[in-house]
Amino acid sequence: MRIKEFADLTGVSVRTLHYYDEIGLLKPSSVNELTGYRFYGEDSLLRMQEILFYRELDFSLKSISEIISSPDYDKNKALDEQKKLLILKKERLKRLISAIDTAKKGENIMKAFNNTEFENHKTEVIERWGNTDAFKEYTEKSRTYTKKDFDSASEGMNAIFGEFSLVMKNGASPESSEAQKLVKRLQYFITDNFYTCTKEILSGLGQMY
Amino acid sequence: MRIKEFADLTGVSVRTLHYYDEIGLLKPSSVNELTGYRFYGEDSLLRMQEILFYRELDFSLKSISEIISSPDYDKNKALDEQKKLLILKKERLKRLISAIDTAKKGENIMKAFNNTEFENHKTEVIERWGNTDAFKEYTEKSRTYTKKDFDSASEGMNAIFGEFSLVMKNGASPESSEAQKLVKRLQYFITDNFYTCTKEILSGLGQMY
DNA sequence: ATTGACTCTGACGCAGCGTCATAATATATA
DNA sequence: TATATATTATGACGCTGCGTCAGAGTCAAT
Repeated sequence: MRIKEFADLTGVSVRTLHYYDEIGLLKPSSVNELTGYRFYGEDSLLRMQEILFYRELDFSLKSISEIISSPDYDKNKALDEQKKLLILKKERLKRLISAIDTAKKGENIMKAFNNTEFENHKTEVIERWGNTDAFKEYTEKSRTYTKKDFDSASEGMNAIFGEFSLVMKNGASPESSEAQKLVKRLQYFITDNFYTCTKEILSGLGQMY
Repeated sequence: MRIKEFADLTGVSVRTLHYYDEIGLLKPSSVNELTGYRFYGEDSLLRMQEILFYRELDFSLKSISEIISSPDYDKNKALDEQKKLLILKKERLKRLISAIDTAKKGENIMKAFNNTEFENHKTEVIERWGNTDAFKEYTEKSRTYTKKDFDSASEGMNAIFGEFSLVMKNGASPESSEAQKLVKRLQYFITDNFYTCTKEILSGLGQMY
């Protein structure tokens, strides 16, 4: 199909497709030698779907290019990073919204502005935002560590779950000290490997067993 | 005061002040005729505070200019408008964040299911998971976890582990379909709630059970 | 008089296209 | 078949809010 049909189909502008071709993000399936007309096919459509998906998630076109071009790119980690960024943005917006309320209440502008919490958060956000390079560096580094983490983490999980099932099979109750020990070890393990696991969850587990 | 002192005081760059002068947003109190040096005074400071306030709220510099330049501009209305915008942005971010969760869940599940290699590892207990420092660090990081997440997450963990222990107590083997189901649910749960859980760990779990 | 810290005015660069401008090409109609 | 209309191409400037040079002048201290 020609460019306009493809543009209408995918919901982007012709200019956008020109641009994506220009930066090498999405090249047409073929180009007419004489006229220079671009033709897009099924493959273009699939690639475009992926591009649009990541674009919706506010990935930069450069990042999208990296993600869908290189097969060994860790998409999950990229998504994690992006999610963190989005959460920070969302938190910031929350702050700003309440700041507006504060301002409208007729309070002193300076008061809202000097709010230490607000300031702290701002610097925090700035730190996280100004890190496009840091982000790249991190993803680079994390890629090399992935294998190592994988080995130790899966080994650890295997170990704990294996013991757990052995203990249970031998007739121990969940309240037994054996089971409790294992749950604690699982807590530590989760803490170590899934650090977003909250202390509340852990205490909930502790109460349970 | 001269430009650098003013810049340091207000926390913006010299370039920014040049730019604000250029677009007429914030002109210096006076300019040395001979040298062209800009001088900023108290009035500049006040105006700058207001500028920074609205800038924090994501107003465009053009809007800020209109707001603080024209006295009959309805500031309250502008704030309301901006608040609506920010809320929309926030809602959008929320949707994107959950979209990431969905996407990641899909990928993880696929990864886990696609891993047909069944490898029974000899389980060995590694004591170093019980690292106390890591635990402390983690509790620091997890402070921002919301109450709601806490409730649902700990509840879910409790439910799954409770079922797990019940099944085991009734003499089921770890290879039984009962246990396998639970492990799968745990995978979903972890994927859902501990988003840093890596796909490698999940596939490790999948291998185990 | 020299040094070093500031300051000035351009001017280019960034992302992700929108928006002309100009020219060629494809398709439908009179 | 001539013509009108729709679509295509390339190229270039514009937009936001500055960052980041470059080249040159200024100020205060040694």
